[in-house]
Amino acid sequence: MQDQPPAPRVSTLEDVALVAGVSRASVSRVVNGKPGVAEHIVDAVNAAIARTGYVPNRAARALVTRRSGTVLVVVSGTDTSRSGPWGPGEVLADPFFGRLAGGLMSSLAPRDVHPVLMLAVTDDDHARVVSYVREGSADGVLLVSAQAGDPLPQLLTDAALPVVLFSRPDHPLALSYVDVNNRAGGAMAARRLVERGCRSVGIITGPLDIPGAEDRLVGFREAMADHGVAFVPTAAGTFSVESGSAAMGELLDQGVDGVFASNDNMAVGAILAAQDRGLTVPDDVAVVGFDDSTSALMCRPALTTVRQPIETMAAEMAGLLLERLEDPDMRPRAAIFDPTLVERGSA
Amino acid sequence: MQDQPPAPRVSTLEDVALVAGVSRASVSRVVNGKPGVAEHIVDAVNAAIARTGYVPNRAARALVTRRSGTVLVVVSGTDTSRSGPWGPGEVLADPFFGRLAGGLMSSLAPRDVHPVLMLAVTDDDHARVVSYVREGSADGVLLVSAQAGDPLPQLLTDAALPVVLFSRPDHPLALSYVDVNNRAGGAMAARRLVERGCRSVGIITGPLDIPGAEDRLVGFREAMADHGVAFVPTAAGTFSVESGSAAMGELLDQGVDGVFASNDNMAVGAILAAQDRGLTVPDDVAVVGFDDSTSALMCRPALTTVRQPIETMAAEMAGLLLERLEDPDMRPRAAIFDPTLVERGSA
DNA sequence: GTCGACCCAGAGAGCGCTCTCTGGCTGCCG
DNA sequence: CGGCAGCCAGAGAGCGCTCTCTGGGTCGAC
Repeated sequence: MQDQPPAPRVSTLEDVALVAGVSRASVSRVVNGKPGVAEHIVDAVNAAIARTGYVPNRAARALVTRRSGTVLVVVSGTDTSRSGPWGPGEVLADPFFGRLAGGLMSSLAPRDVHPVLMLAVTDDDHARVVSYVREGSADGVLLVSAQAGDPLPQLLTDAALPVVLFSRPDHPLALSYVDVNNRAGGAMAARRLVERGCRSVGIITGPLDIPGAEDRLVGFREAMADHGVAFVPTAAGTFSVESGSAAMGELLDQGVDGVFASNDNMAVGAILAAQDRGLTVPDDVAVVGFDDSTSALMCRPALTTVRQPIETMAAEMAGLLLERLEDPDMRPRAAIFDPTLVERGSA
Repeated sequence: MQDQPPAPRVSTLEDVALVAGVSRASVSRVVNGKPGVAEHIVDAVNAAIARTGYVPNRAARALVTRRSGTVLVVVSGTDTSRSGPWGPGEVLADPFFGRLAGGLMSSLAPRDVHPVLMLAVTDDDHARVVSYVREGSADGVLLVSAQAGDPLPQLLTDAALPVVLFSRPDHPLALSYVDVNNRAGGAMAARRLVERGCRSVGIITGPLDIPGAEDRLVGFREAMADHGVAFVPTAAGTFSVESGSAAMGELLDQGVDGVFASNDNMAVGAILAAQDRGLTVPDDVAVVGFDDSTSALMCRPALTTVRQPIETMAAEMAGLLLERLEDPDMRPRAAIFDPTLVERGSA
């Protein structure tokens, strides 16, 4: 019987050390760019690395450094029970999430930190998130929570695990987060609609137990009040396209000629609903969205919308987490970003 | 000066063993559910685990088992240089990717395998992907390549690393992949348009150096030929909404009354372009898409489209990779799925 | 010329786990 | 009642790395 070919064992520090004729420690120093190594040793080691095709083993490194070099990106609170024909991927399919993930990746990648993705819906999932960090598989958590009353932020801070949130938690917690100035955004939408000459404006809100959705409503209302409008017709949505259409129906019945939808998905739904009734956007009814997601360009007229600088916010999220990992005593910090109005055709 | 509080060291196997009054080996056996452990020991260990709040350290386990329990999900060939206002996140924002990621996650999660996400554009990125697996950070690669001539599949097979592709590689390679029967899909679209009574149908293709795009064209053409139509007006797109609009313009100039767009994004673009010209869809011109992504519902009329069972395909991808990890000698396999026609309003 | 200070390479321990191997015990057969 | 097989717990090595600690060598100062 023929022998198995010798296992194609990848080379280790030891191998490199042997080839270079130096000690393991020296190779380690060179690999990690530590100072205080004589030049001829550095050269010898680099040559040996090239010859052996050495790649450091991350598990071994992680074992001793207690750093995995990865972070958990958790999307929490997706109620799969009401997920549509596209299944649990629906959250991920949300253009909003795409921008976020992109921003995260481009600020994580250069620092050689890798994101692992996790969806957290059930209590089991929540436990899994905590375990994953506790077992050292990830150094911290970047959490985007699409749900009110999400227990995860609390769970994570209780376990003293490093975490940064996208958007303000629904009750005060000692953790860092990034958010957009939602009230300012709501006010921008109001101003736009008023300046356009709309006489009767309404708002399609998101789920009001989500702080951001609430803030957009408040900002919008206050700005309308400043313009002398005391009452604003309101219809509640769930941030989905269909809910936007439904809410728009209600508002249209009340005779509005301008609508602020609290996100782009609902704005798209609103436009479709208006057009289904034979109305023209923006002449019969103007629509302003929120987010500036890719869906803003997928409808006619294209959406006028309050843009969140999501990529920048995502980068800041990553930055806050990485900073916290460097300095465990860092005090939690909130980073609030200003929205801008992107003018397209819908209002 | 006051002492630091003792480091809140998480408990290890050793600690559990001490508490349970057994050896490390026994604890390990219990934790991993190995058979042949006396019941009273199992109980003692479980009690000790509960008391100590023990969580196994993954790095240590990975070091000896040479299995990381994670896989790399690589999206390759995103040309960031031509990325739009939404930056590199644009790929991720593609609804198509959302469905894929969702499918992957839901079949990986129950097997306790975690996906880490990576974008690969430059040569550096490609090297990074290979390194990541070679350094043991991931056990294999799930690759979705949005680009023709992507070197990554070749690179990965050359390095004998486990990899599964989404969609057939552009030249034969010894690796497993999943794909949809693109020709059958193209034929479905053709049949639909013909049965609707369209007299002059055209096609908006994707980049033809991508095998799938080519196949959709071929299948479409052949089916049209079967119906006695020898010539099909063609306009090339890039799978983006805008390219769909542009291509639709060309086709409309040639007087088509039915169009097959090779993906949903372009179909949406096509509908918008038609409507911009004052045409009604589907009466003046019918449009069939491909994918059945979430964007199919974001336009009016909603898209009639050739649906890919992406979630199923993603699950199969994961399955093929996991199987390969179990059995290194597994022969590469292709899994081809049948598309279905989803009838909505646009054709 | 001698001693101390300093610098840098190597030796070696140990991170937390798995797994093989050893050895004690039980039980059954002769 | 002795011996052998079988079973199961424990001992211990070792996965590949980092990092402290040691010690040899060099140089400057007295």
